[in-house]
Amino acid sequence: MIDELSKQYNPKISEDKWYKFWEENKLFSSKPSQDKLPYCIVIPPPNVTGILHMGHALNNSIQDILIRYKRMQGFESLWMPGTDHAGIATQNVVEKALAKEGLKRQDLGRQKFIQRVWQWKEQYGSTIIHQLKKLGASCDWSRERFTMDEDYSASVAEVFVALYEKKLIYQGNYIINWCPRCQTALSDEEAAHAELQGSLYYLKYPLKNNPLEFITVATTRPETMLGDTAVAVNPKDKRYKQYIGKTLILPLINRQIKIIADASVDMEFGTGAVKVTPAHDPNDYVLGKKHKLDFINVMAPDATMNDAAQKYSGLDRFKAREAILEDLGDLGLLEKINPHTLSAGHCYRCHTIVEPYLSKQWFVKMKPLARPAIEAVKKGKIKFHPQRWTKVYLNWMENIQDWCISRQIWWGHRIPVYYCKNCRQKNPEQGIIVSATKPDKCPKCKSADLFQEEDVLDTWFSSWLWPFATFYWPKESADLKYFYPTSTLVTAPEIIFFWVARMIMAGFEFKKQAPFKDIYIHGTVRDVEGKKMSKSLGNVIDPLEIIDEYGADALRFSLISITSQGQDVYLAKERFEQGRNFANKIWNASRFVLANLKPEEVNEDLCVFFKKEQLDIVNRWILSRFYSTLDKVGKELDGYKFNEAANSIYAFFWHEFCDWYLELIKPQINQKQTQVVMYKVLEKTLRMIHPFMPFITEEIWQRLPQAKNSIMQQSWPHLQKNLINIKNEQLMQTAFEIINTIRNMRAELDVGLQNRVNIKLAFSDKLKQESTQVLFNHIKNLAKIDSLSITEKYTAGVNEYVVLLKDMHIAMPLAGLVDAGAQIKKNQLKIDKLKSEIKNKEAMLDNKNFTQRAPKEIVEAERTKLDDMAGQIAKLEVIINGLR
RNA sequence: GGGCGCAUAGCUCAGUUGGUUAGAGCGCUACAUUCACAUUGUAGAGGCCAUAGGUCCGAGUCCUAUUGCGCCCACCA
Repeated sequence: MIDELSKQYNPKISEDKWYKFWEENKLFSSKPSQDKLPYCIVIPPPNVTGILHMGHALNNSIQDILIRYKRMQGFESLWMPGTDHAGIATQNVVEKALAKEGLKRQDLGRQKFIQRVWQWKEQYGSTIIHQLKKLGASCDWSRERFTMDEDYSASVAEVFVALYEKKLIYQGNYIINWCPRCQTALSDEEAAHAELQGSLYYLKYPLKNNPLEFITVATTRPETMLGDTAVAVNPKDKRYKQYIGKTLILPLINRQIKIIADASVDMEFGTGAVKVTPAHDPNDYVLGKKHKLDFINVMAPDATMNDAAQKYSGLDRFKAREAILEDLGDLGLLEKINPHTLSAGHCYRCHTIVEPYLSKQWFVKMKPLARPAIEAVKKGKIKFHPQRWTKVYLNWMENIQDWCISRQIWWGHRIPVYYCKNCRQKNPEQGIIVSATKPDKCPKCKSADLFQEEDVLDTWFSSWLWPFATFYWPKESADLKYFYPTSTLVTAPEIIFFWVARMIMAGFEFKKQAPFKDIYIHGTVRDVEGKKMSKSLGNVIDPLEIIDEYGADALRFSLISITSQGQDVYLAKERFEQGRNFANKIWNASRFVLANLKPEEVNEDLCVFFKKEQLDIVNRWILSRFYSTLDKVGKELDGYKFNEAANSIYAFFWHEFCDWYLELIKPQINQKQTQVVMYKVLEKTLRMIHPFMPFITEEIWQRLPQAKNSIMQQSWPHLQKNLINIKNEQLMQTAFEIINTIRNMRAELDVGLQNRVNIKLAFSDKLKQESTQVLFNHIKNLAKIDSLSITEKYTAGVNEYVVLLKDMHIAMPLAGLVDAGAQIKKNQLKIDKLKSEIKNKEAMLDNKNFTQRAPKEIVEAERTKLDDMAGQIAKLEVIINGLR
């Protein structure tokens, strides 16, 4: 069977097969268990519109590693999957599809449009789920949730009502970020600021009393001047003191506006006089409230000018800007235009420049919610990994602003607010009924003429409940009790504010407990030049293509091995070759072991076997190295150092198990002890690799003679510290150096294999004590030498070579085979270097500060190092003499 | 304007609380090749650890300043 295995690992044959096998055997499912501890991760729900990109691939690989690791460790391990309805994003996608039919959402009407979105969701919404499966994600798919599921929506409504009743939700007229294209309000986080090249326009406003005298104001958005209701100056500003309280004539509109004084005006900027447009600028809004100015809205929701803009009515905001500038120019009221870089908010979905816009919206009061969430992080109940994100989080939380949660779109959770027509006719501020379900009649006037709020909730208003709403909160289910609070959240830095912070707040508000204990923030995946990967830049590396070309295991392993501690990942496609090559190495090493395995020989428990059998040095060594690696990998995984864990595994498997161990045992492969150790180490290593590379490890696992079930059901290898032997490891390390030195020497001297070579080893005491005939044989074998002898002196006879330990790079061939002069010079340099180092070390060892403060092992190490160096000098001197 | 991060081999990056001779992958050079694997093996070259000070017996690692990048937040109209 083994012989049939191809020389190369073929992920295409394995991946879908084993994924199906796992799913069919329900190996991902998890439920409350009495004798196991829970370990739970909730997935950051990808948008239903999403397609898998490298960010997802990284994010979900990490989660899968954690989940599989914990599962093998014996935790009841649950990875809760699902998708997010992604209000604006999804609505945009469906609107685009409609546009192709020449339709707008208004043509369908609200109900039909929402039906269309659901249809779309049925058809395409699980794309990303299928892609996650390709990646190997071991989510419990039977629990898959969607933020618009019926009971999930019920949770959302519940939360709205609860917060409203606590007076933490209010409605009000404020300047919000308005996307004219999506025609909805956006939260501050959704309006990402970006620099753009604009101009600063200097406009002259004439005084009413003296039309020949002007106050010049500077603005970046001249079209808003139509809504100006004042000009403000700093009261300390001598230039304008005399004008305070006087009246200006607003050009084009001929409105009379006052000059007011306010300390918030920066005298340095522009002219020191600022036009005040309370309905179109957040600062001006504050000024307007403070000075009781009029609020004049000059724009329609689509950012065309409205009737208040008089002759400019109907023009788009930027067209209006041009027209106004032209008209002002004609009137001689445009003083100058200076280039000016400014930062403006852009809609995070369609990148349209957002307009600060006065409108009535719903808000959540955040300060009271933030308090326990700040506390929990400060007290370490919730930990960020890496730690530095703690500061970022706290900084935002301590300056938190109220959250605008209403959106003027159709796709989403409709706000559970009902209005009584009757009551509102009497008083527009009255007749508000907040209720999770539609009330029959107005509790006040008993009228049945009710209508629901048109707006829907911000997408994140449902996502922030994810850690418990997925368990059907507010029902107190057994699942919720068992799995909440969850264990770890794995996510990207850009959604700390959007999502992570708000989940923590919701957790404390509604569950009185933090939603998770650890937060692992990984880096952003960028291209080689450090740019964010995006479709428009065309620098995207598609994970599915990588899976197709290199395999999912290769993708996972490569991604993980370059993700250090939340640093951003600069990714080049070649990076995946490393993962593919590693998979292939695992494949071939396993193929070798299996081909040489006598299944009846390996039916032994390693511990029992180890006791009755005296293992030789090589077998002892690989066991020691395996357990050292296992220990290290475990610690690294527990500390969220995924790249280090991956690299530890890689180094062990490739450079120790394959490069040395499998080579060393070839002559003794039929030996009983070698059979047992070779098999056991491979088998345990596969288990250790499984969380990282699930498919290939399963494929090989299934071919092991003792294989039972799935590798997923195996336990994480038990750490046997008694088998770790550092001295043995060091000894072997020395042996490897000897072998390499000899090999190197042979190559340098161009000694053919048939030529007789005798090697004398000049040993340090340590090696002599521990050396065994077995080790000698290994050295002879691998270095292909005929005889090996020990000498105390550093001399060699004819046709013999001396290898000096602890100074491996000097091999001294006799009979003038190398340039003696160069060798002498080289060695003399080394002696000089060593001498100066010895001087330093001696000074150090004389210093009481060092000998008292430094750990004993280190002092000891320094001492032996000093001795070694002295010994080396002696050897080098002998060599130099020999060469002369 | 505030905050955070980064600067180590040609390239991309590791380097745990300061402590043996600063590492890996890729790339490069030479050699090897029926013996698990060319998606391979062995060896080699290549580092004033950004700069300048400081603390310490000892600094890539800690402190201060400087320079150059990157990111996040913020209402300079």
